[in-house]
Amino acid sequence: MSTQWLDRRQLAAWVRVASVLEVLPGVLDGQLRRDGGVTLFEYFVLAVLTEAPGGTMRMSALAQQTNATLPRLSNVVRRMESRGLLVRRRADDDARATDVGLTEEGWATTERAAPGHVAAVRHHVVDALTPEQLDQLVAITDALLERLDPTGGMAATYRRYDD
Amino acid sequence: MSTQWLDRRQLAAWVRVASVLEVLPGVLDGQLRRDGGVTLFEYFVLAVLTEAPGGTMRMSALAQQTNATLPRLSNVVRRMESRGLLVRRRADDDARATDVGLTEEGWATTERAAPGHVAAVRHHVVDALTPEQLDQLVAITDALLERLDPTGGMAATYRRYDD
DNA sequence: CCGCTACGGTTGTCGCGACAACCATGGAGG
DNA sequence: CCTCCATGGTTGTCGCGACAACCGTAGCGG
Repeated sequence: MSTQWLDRRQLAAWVRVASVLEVLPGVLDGQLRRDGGVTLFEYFVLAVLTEAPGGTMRMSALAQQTNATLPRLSNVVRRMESRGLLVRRRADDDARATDVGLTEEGWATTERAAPGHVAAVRHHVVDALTPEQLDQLVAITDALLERLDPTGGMAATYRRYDD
Repeated sequence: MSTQWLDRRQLAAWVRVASVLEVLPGVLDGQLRRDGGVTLFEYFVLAVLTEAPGGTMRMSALAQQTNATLPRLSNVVRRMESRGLLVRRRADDDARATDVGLTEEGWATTERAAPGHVAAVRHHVVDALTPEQLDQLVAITDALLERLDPTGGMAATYRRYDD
Protein backbone atom coordinates (compact mmCIF):
# COMPACT_ATOMS: atom_id res chain seq x y z
CA MET A 1 0.00 0.00 0.00
CA SER A 2 1.18 3.50 -0.73
CA THR A 3 1.89 5.97 2.01
CA GLN A 4 -0.98 8.11 3.20
CA TRP A 5 0.58 11.51 3.80
CA LEU A 6 -0.67 14.16 6.15
CA ASP A 7 -2.73 17.06 4.89
CA ARG A 8 -2.02 20.62 5.92
CA ARG A 9 -4.18 20.67 8.99
CA GLN A 10 -2.89 17.36 10.23
CA LEU A 11 0.65 18.48 9.63
CA ALA A 12 0.03 21.76 11.41
CA ALA A 13 -1.26 19.90 14.43
CA TRP A 14 1.50 17.36 14.46
CA VAL A 15 4.36 19.82 14.13
CA ARG A 16 3.01 21.82 17.05
CA VAL A 17 2.54 18.73 19.16
CA ALA A 18 6.08 17.67 18.42
CA SER A 19 7.32 21.09 19.44
CA VAL A 20 5.48 20.95 22.73
CA LEU A 21 6.81 17.46 23.32
CA GLU A 22 10.30 18.73 22.80
CA VAL A 23 10.11 21.84 24.94
CA LEU A 24 7.67 21.35 27.81
CA PRO A 25 9.49 18.60 29.71
CA GLY A 26 12.69 20.60 29.68
CA VAL A 27 11.01 23.68 31.07
CA LEU A 28 9.33 21.84 33.92
CA ASP A 29 12.38 19.76 34.68
CA GLY A 30 14.56 22.85 34.88
CA GLN A 31 12.19 24.60 37.26
CA LEU A 32 12.09 21.63 39.62
CA ARG A 33 15.84 21.14 39.60
CA ARG A 34 16.45 24.75 40.48
CA ASP A 35 13.75 25.14 43.08
CA GLY A 36 13.50 21.70 44.61
CA GLY A 37 16.74 19.94 43.75
CA VAL A 38 14.67 17.21 42.18
CA THR A 39 14.16 16.03 38.64
CA LEU A 40 10.73 15.90 37.01
CA PHE A 41 10.60 12.14 37.15
CA GLU A 42 11.72 12.09 40.79
CA TYR A 43 9.00 14.58 41.61
CA PHE A 44 6.51 12.34 39.91
CA VAL A 45 7.68 9.45 42.06
CA LEU A 46 7.28 11.54 45.19
CA ALA A 47 3.85 12.72 44.09
CA VAL A 48 2.59 9.21 43.47
CA LEU A 49 3.92 8.04 46.82
CA THR A 50 2.19 10.86 48.69
CA GLU A 51 -1.14 9.55 47.42
CA ALA A 52 -0.43 6.01 48.51
CA PRO A 53 -1.53 4.77 51.94
CA GLY A 54 1.31 5.30 54.38
CA GLY A 55 3.35 6.93 51.66
CA THR A 56 4.52 3.44 50.76
CA MET A 57 4.24 1.36 47.66
CA ARG A 58 5.66 -1.74 46.05
CA MET A 59 8.38 -1.15 43.46
CA SER A 60 6.50 -2.84 40.65
CA ALA A 61 3.32 -0.91 41.38
CA LEU A 62 5.25 2.34 41.50
CA ALA A 63 6.95 1.50 38.24
CA GLN A 64 3.64 0.93 36.53
CA GLN A 65 2.06 4.14 37.78
CA THR A 66 5.06 6.23 36.81
CA ASN A 67 5.38 4.45 33.49
CA ALA A 68 8.97 3.52 34.23
CA THR A 69 10.81 0.31 33.60
CA LEU A 70 11.88 -1.52 36.70
CA PRO A 71 15.60 -1.01 36.08
CA ARG A 72 15.08 2.70 35.69
CA LEU A 73 13.01 2.98 38.83
CA SER A 74 15.50 0.88 40.74
CA ASN A 75 18.29 3.31 39.97
CA VAL A 76 16.20 6.38 40.69
CA VAL A 77 15.02 5.00 44.00
CA ARG A 78 18.54 4.03 45.03
CA ARG A 79 19.76 7.57 44.40
CA MET A 80 16.82 9.10 46.20
CA GLU A 81 17.38 6.78 49.13
CA SER A 82 21.00 7.86 49.34
CA ARG A 83 19.75 11.43 49.52
CA GLY A 84 17.41 10.52 52.34
CA LEU A 85 14.14 11.06 50.51
CA LEU A 86 13.04 7.43 50.49
CA VAL A 87 13.55 4.15 52.29
CA ARG A 88 13.53 0.69 50.82
CA ARG A 89 12.36 -2.22 52.90
CA ARG A 90 11.88 -5.86 52.14
CA ALA A 91 8.20 -6.70 51.84
CA ASP A 92 6.77 -8.76 54.68
CA ASP A 93 4.65 -11.01 52.55
CA ASP A 94 7.05 -11.58 49.67
CA ALA A 95 10.78 -11.76 50.18
CA ARG A 96 11.39 -10.91 46.52
CA ALA A 97 9.50 -7.67 46.64
CA THR A 98 10.60 -4.27 47.88
CA ASP A 99 8.46 -1.58 49.45
CA VAL A 100 9.44 2.04 48.95
CA GLY A 101 8.33 4.65 51.44
CA LEU A 102 8.66 8.38 51.90
CA THR A 103 10.85 9.64 54.72
CA GLU A 104 10.10 12.80 56.66
CA GLU A 105 12.47 14.58 54.36
CA GLY A 106 10.71 13.03 51.40
CA TRP A 107 7.44 14.58 52.53
CA ALA A 108 9.12 17.88 53.26
CA THR A 109 10.84 17.98 49.89
CA THR A 110 7.59 17.27 48.11
CA GLU A 111 5.79 20.01 49.99
CA ARG A 112 8.60 22.41 49.35
CA ALA A 113 8.77 21.68 45.63
CA ALA A 114 5.05 21.49 44.96
CA PRO A 115 4.10 25.19 44.89
CA GLY A 116 6.71 26.11 42.33
CA HIS A 117 5.84 23.15 40.19
CA VAL A 118 2.15 23.90 40.29
CA ALA A 119 2.89 27.50 39.45
CA ALA A 120 4.95 26.40 36.46
CA VAL A 121 2.20 24.09 35.25
CA ARG A 122 -0.27 26.92 35.69
CA HIS A 123 1.81 29.39 33.83
CA HIS A 124 2.82 27.18 30.95
CA VAL A 125 -0.31 25.09 30.52
CA VAL A 126 -3.45 25.79 32.52
CA ASP A 127 -3.51 29.56 32.41
CA ALA A 128 -2.60 29.57 28.74
CA LEU A 129 -5.92 27.93 27.88
CA THR A 130 -9.57 28.82 28.17
CA PRO A 131 -11.86 26.58 30.24
CA GLU A 132 -13.34 25.21 27.04
CA GLN A 133 -9.91 24.39 25.73
CA LEU A 134 -9.13 22.63 28.98
CA ASP A 135 -12.14 20.39 28.50
CA GLN A 136 -11.17 19.76 24.92
CA LEU A 137 -7.68 18.90 26.04
CA VAL A 138 -8.97 16.28 28.45
CA ALA A 139 -10.97 14.64 25.67
CA ILE A 140 -8.05 14.80 23.25
CA THR A 141 -5.47 13.37 25.61
CA ASP A 142 -7.94 10.67 26.59
CA ALA A 143 -8.22 9.64 22.98
CA LEU A 144 -4.46 9.66 22.55
CA LEU A 145 -3.82 7.63 25.66
CA GLU A 146 -6.35 5.10 24.48
CA ARG A 147 -4.00 4.36 21.59
CA LEU A 148 -0.74 4.80 23.40
CA ASP A 149 -1.50 2.77 26.47
CA PRO A 150 -4.04 0.17 25.43
CA THR A 151 -3.36 -2.07 28.40
CA GLY A 152 -4.21 0.83 30.67
CA GLY A 153 -1.07 0.78 32.74
CA MET A 154 -1.08 4.49 33.42
CA ALA A 155 -4.84 4.69 33.28
CA ALA A 156 -4.98 3.94 36.97
CA THR A 157 -2.95 7.05 37.54
CA TYR A 158 -5.06 9.51 35.62
CA ARG A 159 -8.53 7.98 35.78
CA ARG A 160 -8.44 8.82 39.46
CA TYR A 161 -8.79 12.47 38.60
CA ASP A 162 -11.94 12.10 36.59
CA ASP A 163 -14.85 14.34 37.31
CA MET B 1 1.10 34.77 48.21
CA SER B 2 -0.32 31.34 48.95
CA THR B 3 -0.23 28.61 46.42
CA GLN B 4 -3.08 28.44 43.96
CA TRP B 5 -3.78 24.74 43.58
CA LEU B 6 -5.34 23.05 40.60
CA ASP B 7 -9.01 22.16 40.58
CA ARG B 8 -10.23 18.77 39.43
CA ARG B 9 -10.60 19.62 35.81
CA GLN B 10 -7.24 21.30 35.61
CA LEU B 11 -5.67 18.37 37.37
CA ALA B 12 -7.39 15.90 35.05
CA ALA B 13 -6.02 17.76 32.05
CA TRP B 14 -2.53 18.08 33.43
CA VAL B 15 -2.16 14.47 34.51
CA ARG B 16 -3.17 13.32 31.06
CA VAL B 17 -0.82 15.75 29.36
CA ALA B 18 2.00 14.55 31.54
CA SER B 19 1.22 10.97 30.62
CA VAL B 20 1.27 11.76 26.92
CA LEU B 21 4.53 13.63 27.38
CA GLU B 22 6.01 10.60 29.02
CA VAL B 23 4.82 7.96 26.57
CA LEU B 24 4.52 9.44 23.08
CA PRO B 25 8.19 10.24 22.43
CA GLY B 26 9.22 6.75 23.43
CA VAL B 27 6.72 5.15 21.09
CA LEU B 28 7.76 7.22 18.10
CA ASP B 29 11.44 6.91 18.87
CA GLY B 30 11.17 3.15 19.10
CA GLN B 31 9.39 2.89 15.78
CA LEU B 32 12.02 4.96 13.99
CA ARG B 33 14.92 3.10 15.53
CA ARG B 34 13.51 -0.25 14.48
CA ASP B 35 12.40 0.72 11.00
CA GLY B 36 14.90 3.35 9.98
CA GLY B 37 17.88 2.92 12.26
CA VAL B 38 17.47 6.53 13.27
CA THR B 39 16.44 8.27 16.47
CA LEU B 40 13.50 10.64 16.62
CA PHE B 41 15.73 13.66 16.95
CA GLU B 42 17.94 12.51 14.10
CA TYR B 43 14.88 12.08 11.95
CA PHE B 44 13.82 15.57 12.84
CA VAL B 45 17.22 16.85 11.74
CA LEU B 46 16.89 15.01 8.45
CA ALA B 47 13.36 16.30 7.96
CA VAL B 48 14.37 19.91 8.53
CA LEU B 49 17.31 19.59 6.15
CA THR B 50 15.03 18.09 3.53
CA GLU B 51 13.07 21.32 3.44
CA ALA B 52 16.14 23.53 3.20
CA PRO B 53 17.44 24.71 -0.19
CA GLY B 54 20.03 22.25 -1.39
CA GLY B 55 19.42 20.11 1.66
CA THR B 56 21.98 22.27 3.40
CA MET B 57 21.85 24.53 6.41
CA ARG B 58 24.08 26.33 8.87
CA MET B 59 24.64 24.61 12.21
CA SER B 60 23.24 27.42 14.27
CA ALA B 61 20.13 27.73 12.10
CA LEU B 62 19.57 23.99 12.29
CA ALA B 63 20.01 24.06 16.03
CA GLN B 64 17.38 26.73 16.38
CA GLN B 65 14.82 24.99 14.19
CA THR B 66 15.29 21.68 15.94
CA ASN B 67 15.29 23.33 19.36
CA ALA B 68 18.66 21.81 20.19
CA THR B 69 21.63 23.34 21.90
CA LEU B 70 24.68 23.73 19.73
CA PRO B 71 26.73 21.17 21.68
CA ARG B 72 24.01 18.60 21.33
CA LEU B 73 23.60 19.21 17.64
CA SER B 74 27.33 19.10 17.15
CA ASN B 75 27.53 15.61 18.59
CA VAL B 76 24.50 14.34 16.72
CA VAL B 77 25.79 15.70 13.42
CA ARG B 78 29.22 14.19 13.97
CA ARG B 79 27.70 10.76 14.55
CA MET B 80 25.40 11.08 11.57
CA GLU B 81 28.34 12.14 9.43
CA SER B 82 30.29 9.09 10.50
CA ARG B 83 27.34 7.00 9.35
CA GLY B 84 27.33 8.73 6.00
CA LEU B 85 24.02 10.54 6.33
CA LEU B 86 25.42 14.06 6.41
CA VAL B 87 28.45 16.09 5.42
CA ARG B 88 29.95 19.03 7.22
CA ARG B 89 31.67 21.72 5.28
CA ARG B 90 33.23 24.97 6.28
CA ALA B 91 31.05 27.89 5.26
CA ASP B 92 32.41 29.97 2.36
CA ASP B 93 31.47 33.32 3.79
CA ASP B 94 32.40 32.73 7.43
CA ALA B 95 35.29 30.53 8.45
CA ARG B 96 33.81 30.04 11.90
CA ALA B 97 30.56 28.62 10.62
CA THR B 98 29.77 25.10 9.45
CA ASP B 99 27.27 24.04 6.83
CA VAL B 100 25.58 20.68 7.16
CA GLY B 101 24.19 18.94 4.10
CA LEU B 102 22.35 15.75 3.30
CA THR B 103 24.22 13.05 1.40
CA GLU B 104 22.56 10.75 -1.08
CA GLU B 105 22.24 8.23 1.68
CA GLY B 106 20.78 10.91 3.91
CA TRP B 107 18.01 11.53 1.40
CA ALA B 108 17.50 7.81 0.93
CA THR B 109 17.31 7.17 4.65
CA THR B 110 14.78 9.93 5.11
CA GLU B 111 12.60 8.60 2.32
CA ARG B 112 12.87 5.09 3.66
CA ALA B 113 11.99 6.08 7.21
CA ALA B 114 9.24 8.56 6.42
CA PRO B 115 6.33 6.23 5.59
CA GLY B 116 6.61 4.28 8.81
CA HIS B 117 6.95 7.43 10.83
CA VAL B 118 3.95 9.04 9.20
CA ALA B 119 1.97 5.87 9.77
CA ALA B 120 2.93 5.91 13.44
CA VAL B 121 1.91 9.55 13.80
CA ARG B 122 -1.36 8.75 12.06
CA HIS B 123 -2.09 5.81 14.23
CA HIS B 124 -1.18 7.35 17.55
CA VAL B 125 -2.28 10.92 17.01
CA VAL B 126 -4.12 11.99 13.89
CA ASP B 127 -6.48 9.06 13.47
CA ALA B 128 -7.28 9.02 17.15
CA LEU B 129 -8.94 12.42 16.88
CA THR B 130 -11.92 13.88 15.09
CA PRO B 131 -11.38 16.73 12.61
CA GLU B 132 -12.80 19.16 15.16
CA GLN B 133 -10.42 17.92 17.79
CA LEU B 134 -7.56 18.36 15.36
CA ASP B 135 -8.51 22.01 14.94
CA GLN B 136 -8.82 22.43 18.67
CA LEU B 137 -5.43 20.83 19.11
CA VAL B 138 -3.84 23.34 16.77
CA ALA B 139 -5.32 26.21 18.77
CA ILE B 140 -4.30 24.67 22.07
CA THR B 141 -0.73 23.92 21.11
CA ASP B 142 -0.46 27.38 19.63
CA ALA B 143 -1.41 28.86 22.97
CA LEU B 144 1.04 26.64 24.80
CA LEU B 145 3.91 27.43 22.49
CA GLU B 146 3.20 31.10 22.93
CA ARG B 147 4.19 30.67 26.56
CA LEU B 148 6.90 28.11 26.10
CA ASP B 149 8.77 29.72 23.29
CA PRO B 150 8.17 33.44 23.61
CA THR B 151 11.15 34.36 21.47
CA GLY B 152 9.66 32.29 18.68
CA GLY B 153 12.68 30.13 17.99
CA MET B 154 10.72 27.14 16.84
CA ALA B 155 7.92 29.27 15.50
CA ALA B 156 9.71 29.43 12.19
CA THR B 157 9.43 25.67 12.01
CA TYR B 158 5.75 25.29 12.62
CA ARG B 159 4.31 28.55 11.36
CA ARG B 160 5.29 27.34 7.93
CA TYR B 161 2.51 24.79 8.08
CA ASP B 162 -0.24 27.28 8.74
CA ASP B 163 -3.31 27.24 6.58
C1' DC C 1 10.20 -32.86 49.10
C1' DC C 2 12.56 -31.86 44.62
C1' DG C 3 13.04 -29.57 40.36
C1' DC C 4 11.43 -26.01 37.12
C1' DT C 5 9.63 -22.05 35.60
C1' DA C 6 7.92 -17.41 36.56
C1' DC C 7 8.31 -13.28 39.13
C1' DG C 8 10.55 -9.11 41.40
C1' DG C 9 14.59 -6.45 41.55
C1' DT C 10 19.36 -5.20 41.04
C1' DT C 11 23.59 -4.45 38.54
C1' DG C 12 26.77 -3.64 34.40
C1' DT C 13 27.52 -1.62 29.93
C1' DC C 14 26.55 1.59 26.38
C1' DG C 15 24.92 5.77 24.18
C1' DC C 16 22.98 10.22 24.62
C1' DG C 17 21.98 15.13 26.62
C1' DA C 18 23.44 19.01 29.71
C1' DC C 19 26.79 22.11 31.10
C1' DA C 20 31.12 24.24 31.10
C1' DA C 21 35.51 25.08 29.29
C1' DC C 22 37.83 25.92 25.33
C1' DC C 23 39.48 27.36 20.42
C1' DA C 24 39.22 29.97 16.20
C1' DT C 25 37.37 33.63 13.47
C1' DG C 26 34.92 38.11 12.71
C1' DG C 27 34.30 42.81 13.46
C1' DA C 28 34.58 47.30 15.82
C1' DG C 29 37.38 51.09 17.90
C1' DG C 30 41.48 53.58 18.49
C1' DC D 1 47.29 47.48 12.14
C1' DC D 2 46.34 45.88 16.89
C1' DT D 3 43.43 45.00 20.78
C1' DC D 4 39.27 43.42 22.60
C1' DC D 5 34.98 41.38 22.69
C1' DA D 6 31.31 38.78 20.36
C1' DT D 7 30.10 34.86 17.52
C1' DG D 8 30.08 29.90 15.87
C1' DG D 9 31.45 25.34 16.99
C1' DT D 10 33.83 21.61 19.22
C1' DT D 11 35.38 18.81 23.08
C1' DG D 12 35.48 16.81 27.95
C1' DT D 13 33.05 15.38 32.03
C1' DC D 14 29.09 13.90 34.40
C1' DG D 15 24.54 11.93 35.22
C1' DC D 16 20.69 9.48 33.46
C1' DG D 17 17.82 5.95 30.57
C1' DA D 18 17.73 1.60 27.77
C1' DC D 19 18.77 -3.01 27.36
C1' DA D 20 20.51 -7.32 28.78
C1' DA D 21 22.37 -10.39 31.97
C1' DC D 22 21.98 -11.93 36.42
C1' DC D 23 20.37 -13.42 41.41
C1' DG D 24 17.14 -14.84 44.84
C1' DT D 25 12.44 -16.15 45.95
C1' DA D 26 7.59 -18.09 44.93
C1' DG D 27 4.71 -21.33 43.53
C1' DC D 28 3.50 -25.45 41.17
C1' DG D 29 3.75 -30.34 39.30
C1' DG D 30 5.22 -34.72 40.23
